[in-house]
Amino acid sequence: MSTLIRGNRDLIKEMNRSLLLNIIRREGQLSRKQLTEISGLSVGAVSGIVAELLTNQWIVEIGEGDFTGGRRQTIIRLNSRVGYAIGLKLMEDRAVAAITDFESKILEYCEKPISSTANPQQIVDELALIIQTTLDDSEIEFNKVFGIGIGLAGVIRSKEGVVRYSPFFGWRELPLARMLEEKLHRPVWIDNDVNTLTLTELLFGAGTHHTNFLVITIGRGVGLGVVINNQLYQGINGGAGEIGHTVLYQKTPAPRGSGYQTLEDLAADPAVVANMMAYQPARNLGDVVTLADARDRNAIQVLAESGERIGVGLANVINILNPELVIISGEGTLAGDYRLKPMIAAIQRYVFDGLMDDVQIIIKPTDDKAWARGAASLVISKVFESPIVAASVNS
Amino acid sequence: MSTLIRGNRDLIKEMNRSLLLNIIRREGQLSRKQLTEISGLSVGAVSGIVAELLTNQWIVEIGEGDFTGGRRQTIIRLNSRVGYAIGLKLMEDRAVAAITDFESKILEYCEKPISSTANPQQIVDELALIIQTTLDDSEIEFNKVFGIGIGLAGVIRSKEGVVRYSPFFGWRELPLARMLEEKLHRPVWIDNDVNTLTLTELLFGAGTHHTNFLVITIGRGVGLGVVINNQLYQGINGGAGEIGHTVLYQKTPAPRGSGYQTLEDLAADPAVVANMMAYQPARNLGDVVTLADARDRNAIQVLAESGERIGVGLANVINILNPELVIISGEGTLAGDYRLKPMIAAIQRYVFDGLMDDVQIIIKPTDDKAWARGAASLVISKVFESPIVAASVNS
DNA sequence: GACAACCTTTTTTCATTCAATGAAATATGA
DNA sequence: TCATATTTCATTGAATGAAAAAAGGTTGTC
Repeated sequence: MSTLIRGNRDLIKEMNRSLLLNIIRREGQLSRKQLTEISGLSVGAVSGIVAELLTNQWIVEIGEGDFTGGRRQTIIRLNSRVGYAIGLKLMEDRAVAAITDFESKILEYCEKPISSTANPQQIVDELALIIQTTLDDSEIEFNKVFGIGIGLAGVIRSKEGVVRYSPFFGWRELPLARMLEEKLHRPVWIDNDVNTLTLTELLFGAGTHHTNFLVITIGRGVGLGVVINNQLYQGINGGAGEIGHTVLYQKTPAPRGSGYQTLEDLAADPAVVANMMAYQPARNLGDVVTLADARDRNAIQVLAESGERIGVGLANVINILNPELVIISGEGTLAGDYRLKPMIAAIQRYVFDGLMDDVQIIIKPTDDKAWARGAASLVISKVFESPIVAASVNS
Repeated sequence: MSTLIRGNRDLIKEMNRSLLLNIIRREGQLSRKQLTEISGLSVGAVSGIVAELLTNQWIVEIGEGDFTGGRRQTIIRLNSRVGYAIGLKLMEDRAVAAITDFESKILEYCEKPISSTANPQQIVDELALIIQTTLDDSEIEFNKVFGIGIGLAGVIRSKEGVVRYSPFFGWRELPLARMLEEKLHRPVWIDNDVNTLTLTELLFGAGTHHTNFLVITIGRGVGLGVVINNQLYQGINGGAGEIGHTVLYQKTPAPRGSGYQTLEDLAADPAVVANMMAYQPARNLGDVVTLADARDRNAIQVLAESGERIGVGLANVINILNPELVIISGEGTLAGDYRLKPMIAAIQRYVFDGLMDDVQIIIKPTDDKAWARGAASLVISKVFESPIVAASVNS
């Protein structure tokens, strides 16, 4: 059971260590005094734990605070170079890798084509190669790398490190994490790509000070990351957040003759391009946006329709989860207000009554680097994970 | 932060006390030996805590286990009469009240009409009266009642005890819990009625051994209760689970000229009756079911359509939350397979790929007593609440 | 059949450990 | 000297785990 955990002295120790470490991470820099106030721990406990964190180089003293009438506060902050994380985003045709420090700052970045027809072991080999290349370029010692995080589209059983289903590669039940671990002899975690992006927001982004929020990504598909009680929600088998496969809309003809289509079929970038093609040629979303910029009414209409539909899908999720923040993200945001304005209008129209007052909406464009950084956050999230969460995951 | 909590000795004590109490509740009856094994605590710790629970009469020894070669195990179980809970379900035209023991067994039940046009204070007075009547009938001392739980439709900020919005009574931001507390001088908790039903399932029903599940109620409206990580999820402001207000379907004419309608408008019991009326008179869902029983094709069609639409709405939620169990409940289940079969078919059709393998579906009819019992569970849930949850709620 | 010695298992007891606590001492800088 | 921040340290108390005690059946003896 999640919140029914055996307590003992060791757990307390870990809880408080994790508590202080996370407060320091969230606040950026502060003094022992402030830590005492924020954490609620006694001055003695804070003093002891901080001393230990200093010894282990998790944190560093960076100077003194302002004079307030007595002894100055010693300011401490995270030692962002206590370790490093490697993040890998695996896409249909390429993989991108980033090495970040523990504050999610990208120190090295690398991109490489991947053949989606290769077999899993070949791809694992290629991933190992990319990691090696990136490491060599960075001159960071591999043993200071805490672990490797991989983000990819699909249904991922993160806890077990298994790709339950990957649409691009056609994988089912592939133990990707273990395969790469065996090659690299270092911990590997995998998760759905949208979830990794969500973790970045939770740890370092707009979600830092929110307990319940959503990240929706618009691009080739439509994805959703769900944070509940300060934790990424994965679902019972890694399948949470399949907003792209929600069905929405009556339209004929529809697949399977049902009168319904999925949000992804209706409103993701490929749908926008396909709808545009009914009027004139367009290769990708950029083309449609260019046309819209040139005041092409059809392009504007097509983008607005996509936005409106995603807005309806998102409004439904907001009605179910009543979050306090929604972060709109993904490559599809480059369509800008053509798509976002109708989307937000639809959200406002269809969210039930007062629930709209609760929710703040933020737009956050995403590129390959952001995805790689997200994958690295997966590693960092393990470092900062609360022992209570760790305990309940293993129960 | 939910899972970052200050730890100290007191918390350990409470955690382990709560852990044992909840194991005993879940398992029904067991020995200290088994408690040691299940909890992972040391024999000494279990012995001490059990002794304390016995002293405080939370548990009782009920006999000895089978002979297994040595000293027999002493079997203990919850003392269901250590205290009582009063549950109240408030409806448009009436209120029902139940007194239950701590195992959710109804000991006394009472029903009374309510005037929805009365002002809030009058209704609070009436509620107090119902509680008093029920208590008098039961001969249970009021000071052995741990608290009062109220379930009602609408958006409820449970933590603050405030009715954010009640459609039936037109209340907004009404501090209902405080009002009744002032009259009764005993703790009052309130929550959305579907949430109270969900708590019953979590504590005593099909959800006892599940960590992530949904309860959908079909009736005058369509409601949803969400359990995540063994905890009822309320949303940031009590607004979670508004599945009835998700929009789904293109149909003309629709309100606000949008081409969309809410699930509730389309598929709840009143919609079924309204749709039936297009063919012939029907006063309520029962009439429609009677017609269906008489092989009226229109009635069958109307019920199937409702089921299918709810199924689509539910499939969408399953795609988002990937639960392991869905409990279908509410008065609307009395329409039986006419509605449920198309509903389940729709769920199976629209849930994304393998996610359907994870989810078990249970039908659970509901009557007034079940609602009252649910409201009482709200009280019991507070009794058994993990101190970690309690700590994070207050942070 | 009565009774003691023995065996197995469960439960309690108790010395030990160690993290938080909070008061007192110390450090720091104006 | 003063105000504030930080460290030190005796105290507390919950879990731990080993040892003791309890409980109840079995076996052996007379």
